[in-house]
Amino acid sequence: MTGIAAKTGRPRSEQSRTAILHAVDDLLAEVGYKAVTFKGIAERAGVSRQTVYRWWDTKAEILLEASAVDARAELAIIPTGDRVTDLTAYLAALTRFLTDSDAGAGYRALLGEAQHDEAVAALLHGTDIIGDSAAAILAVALPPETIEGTVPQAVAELVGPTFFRILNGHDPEELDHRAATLRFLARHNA
Amino acid sequence: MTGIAAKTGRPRSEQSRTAILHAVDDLLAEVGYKAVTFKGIAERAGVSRQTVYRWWDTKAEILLEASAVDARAELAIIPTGDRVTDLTAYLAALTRFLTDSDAGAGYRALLGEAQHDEAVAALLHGTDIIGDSAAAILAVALPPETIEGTVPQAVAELVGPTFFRILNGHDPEELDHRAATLRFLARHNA
Amino acid sequence: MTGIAAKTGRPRSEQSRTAILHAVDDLLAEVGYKAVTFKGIAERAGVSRQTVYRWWDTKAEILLEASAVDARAELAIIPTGDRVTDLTAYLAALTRFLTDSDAGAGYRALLGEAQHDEAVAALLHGTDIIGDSAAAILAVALPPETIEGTVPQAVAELVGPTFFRILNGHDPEELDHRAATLRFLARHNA
Amino acid sequence: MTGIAAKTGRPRSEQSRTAILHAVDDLLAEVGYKAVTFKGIAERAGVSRQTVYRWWDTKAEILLEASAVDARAELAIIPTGDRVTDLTAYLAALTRFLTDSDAGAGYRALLGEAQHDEAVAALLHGTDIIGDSAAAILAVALPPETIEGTVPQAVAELVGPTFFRILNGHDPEELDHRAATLRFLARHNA
DNA sequence: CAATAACCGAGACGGTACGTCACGTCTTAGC
DNA sequence: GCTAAGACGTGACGTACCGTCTCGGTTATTG
Repeated sequence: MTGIAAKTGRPRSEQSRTAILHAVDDLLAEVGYKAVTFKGIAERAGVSRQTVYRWWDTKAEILLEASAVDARAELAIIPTGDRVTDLTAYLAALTRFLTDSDAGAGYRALLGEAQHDEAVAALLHGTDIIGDSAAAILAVALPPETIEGTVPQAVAELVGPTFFRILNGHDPEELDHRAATLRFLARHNA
Repeated sequence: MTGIAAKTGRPRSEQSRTAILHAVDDLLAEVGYKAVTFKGIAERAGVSRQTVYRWWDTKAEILLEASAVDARAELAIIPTGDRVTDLTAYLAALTRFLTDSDAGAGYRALLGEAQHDEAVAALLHGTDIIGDSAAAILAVALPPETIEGTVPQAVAELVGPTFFRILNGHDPEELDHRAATLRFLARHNA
Repeated sequence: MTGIAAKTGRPRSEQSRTAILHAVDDLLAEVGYKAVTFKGIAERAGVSRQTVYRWWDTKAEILLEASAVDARAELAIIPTGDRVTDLTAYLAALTRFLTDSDAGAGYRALLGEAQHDEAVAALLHGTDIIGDSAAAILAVALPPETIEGTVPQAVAELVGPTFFRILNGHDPEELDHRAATLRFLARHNA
Repeated sequence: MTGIAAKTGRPRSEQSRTAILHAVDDLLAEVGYKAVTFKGIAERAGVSRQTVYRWWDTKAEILLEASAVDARAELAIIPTGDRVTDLTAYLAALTRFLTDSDAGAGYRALLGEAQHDEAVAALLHGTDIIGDSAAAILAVALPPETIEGTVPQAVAELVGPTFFRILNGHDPEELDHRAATLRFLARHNA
């Protein structure tokens, strides 16, 4: 768990904090998740290793803090009022997020770690970035009664196919987001 | 890449090979993927470290070799001829595989690594255990013309929702495989 | 070359340093030079391997640091004023040093390595333990003008015969240090 | 100890034997004693490692066999009848042997190993290349009665100073073999 | 306005796994 | 029965990062 600021004494250096978060972002993009180490982060940020350890327990926590804001922004769609357009745009945004974005790379790394690291899984629990964003777009795109009581299910059916194909290494170019949207709506509309 | 047996000299020890694969299986279940090391595998298998390095370059390769056979077996459904029954059984098997099975834990660990390790991603490319098993059950459950030309898509729509929910840590108890099957068929049947 | 203490950060542990030097001494006497390894030194000293590597590059450097002080002490003769007595005592001390002493075993091992290891030769260059001690005793035993300008030569003629016989495995019991001293003086006296 | 040829079966390959000895010579000159390994010798000689192990127990034995003949040749002086000339020539040959010659490098490496390896010391015992050659030249250069009963001593006084200086890394250019010869003779002549 | 308390950098510490190398032994097939 | 080939167990190599610790030095708040 992240360290807690004391009430007295020298205050935490905001400069060090942001330097560390930026260093993690940079390192993730440059050398990949596996090569992101506490040692490397500290050196890149121009900060002592102890300072990193003082405020974060795992590199997953740093990575989450470093990429969560960007991730939410990239998955937020401005609704147009047309459900086909909105859902199609969302699936396109999701695909870009998972394949091209730095924040998405962080998310995939964390999700990957969570598959075999209970601590990371616990950290991610209640931080369902994709699920939250999908629920948000569904709430404006569909009439409330349509998915009442089955939001997790509807979310899974919306994003699941895309999610599965990308995580299994399929070519994202092959995805037809509009067709997927229409098939999704075919079930929940009429 | 895995070493290649020479035509001359002392032949490879089959005993060592199976001891290593079993050791990986055991260690994965006992200490988790992160704590599986070449050193640990060798000691557990009663084999020299060099012998492990000689035949495999990464622990991902060993794990894949150790769990692929079991994985395929666990995802193979004996068709009854009733498509609802068969697809429902498949989704149940997939859920068990991903949540309870040792082979499934290996698969999830590999898939997780693949998200941030290009080498593992390459290794898994063309080894789509879930996709292959889903395609197989679809081939016997649906009339060929129904999914002609859209097999990857149909596969993704069948397994994607379940896959997404489990990998994101949702409770597998909440999944209703029969309902999911009916919704899937609703699109491809009539 | 030996590491250099930094001006900042945690200071070097003197306890570790002396533990390492003693461990080398002990190991050299117990298992011999060839079996002295960084790993063994670290374990014997109760120190991490990295700590040994941090401060020394080769085991020759550790050995030199561990035995140089003892070596000088064992080869230092307190002059009596009688040149025959002093030089005879020196040759006896040299013989004991080369055959019985732990420090002498270290010296012989280093000299041996220097014959086929350029790095060790360079390390020993300017650390002529025998030559220095011989020059010191000659300086007090002979009138300065006698060996003026030919010190290295005189040193070599004093210690060379003994040195040659011992390094070639001859029995040190056969050596007559008094007779050797008299023959040496016969040339430089009258 | 070297292996012993059997009376029956396939005879030992002379081709392999000489290939190994030449490989040792070459490797010693190219990469130095420390880097001479059984593995390296076998690969260089185009021979299996087992073949090397079958016939020699240690690399010291191979090296000795490979360089002893050359060593003796390089230290053999053709006497002219003039003792000053002969002994001076011998000391010059000894210096060249110890500093420039391949065989001499082998000798120095073996002598070095013998200082901290009992097995090598035992191997060299009774193979006193320098001592034998020095005794030979003394036998023809001095009247027999001069050194009667004190050959080892005379040998040590002849070669010891030169031996000491070279093994301790002194510059061989500084040696004046003629002057050393004259000082040596001054004691044993008149 | 000092004392205190927590921060910060630097870097050494004991660990542990890494991937490589050479060791000496063994087990094949071929000559 | 020698030979080439090469796998085997063993163990040291030198490196990297782990998480902890001990320094000297730097800010803020508090008495």
